[in-house]
Amino acid sequence: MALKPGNPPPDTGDEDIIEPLCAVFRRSLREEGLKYTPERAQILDSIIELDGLFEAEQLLEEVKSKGFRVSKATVYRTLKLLEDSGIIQRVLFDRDQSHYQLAYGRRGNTLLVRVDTGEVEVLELPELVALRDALCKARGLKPEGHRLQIFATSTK
Amino acid sequence: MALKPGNPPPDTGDEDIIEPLCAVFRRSLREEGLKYTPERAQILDSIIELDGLFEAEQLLEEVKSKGFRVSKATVYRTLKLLEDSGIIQRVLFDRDQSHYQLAYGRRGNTLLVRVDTGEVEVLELPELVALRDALCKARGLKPEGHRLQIFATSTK
DNA sequence: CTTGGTGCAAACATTTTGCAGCACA
DNA sequence: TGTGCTGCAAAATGTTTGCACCAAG
Repeated sequence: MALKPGNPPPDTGDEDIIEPLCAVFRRSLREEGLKYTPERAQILDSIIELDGLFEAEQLLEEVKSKGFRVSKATVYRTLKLLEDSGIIQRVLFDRDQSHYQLAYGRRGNTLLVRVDTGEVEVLELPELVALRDALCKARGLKPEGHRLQIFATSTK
Repeated sequence: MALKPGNPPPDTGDEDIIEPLCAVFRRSLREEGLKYTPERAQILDSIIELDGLFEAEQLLEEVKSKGFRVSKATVYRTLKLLEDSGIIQRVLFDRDQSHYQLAYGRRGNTLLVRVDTGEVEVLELPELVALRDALCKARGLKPEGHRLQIFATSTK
């Protein structure tokens, strides 16, 4: 079975990140012999602007609304690069399309999804990480990351 | 935002289920004024045969290999019905297509995915359920289900 | 020049849908 | 005779790719 789960959410530490994302991206690109182009910068800027969960189409809108002319192809290509850099991650909780979110320097693998309103909250659950690590250890496995989505509605 | 996360994994209890799945399916269909047709029976049988994670195409193969002639459209339509009945659930951990698994009478929402071999183990984590419930309660929310995927590799 | 980047449109893969015919109450 | 079910093929969706042209070292 050939699984392509997207990059499993990177297990970055808890350290605060102060380096601007564009620098991270640029460095990551350079390491691959790739270029930090205006389009790529604009896309990253727009992602930061969106500040939360977003989908490709939405990102394209955002980029265009800022007066930049970037094609859909470039958006998708850049998303892949950003994922490779660990700056964003795919979320995969919607059956219809991929969602993404900023991931660099975070553990944004745990989401609380309010199914009635559509709100999504990013959680931090050290207990879950502990649970996961113990569980892997018991099986002789090395944890590479995880994804949790909790679905809930208002009790009212 | 209109989220369609697929049915959140149903929060069935821990009771052992003895009623055959076909009976569950038939009842569920009848409740909707729908029919338990040979095609639907064959598809459910094949799912039981597959016994684990599967994707639509794979299921279609299985059905055909048993000598039944069922169209792709019917497979997809039946998958949706089975999901509505709570008999199967979408898994959503692969970026390319939906995976499904039997869900009835289980809490199969927690998967341990071995990214190197592609093996997938279904886990039962009462601690996670407790954690989730506490967390929702603290926010005045009613938990409707969850999905967890843990990614790991062999420590070798 | 050579390498990589872009936009466009076409290609893709999975899933959904419109429609004509069929089956059974 | 009506309601639902099926297969087929066409459509729809999100994503990827081929290609011609552009830009920078």
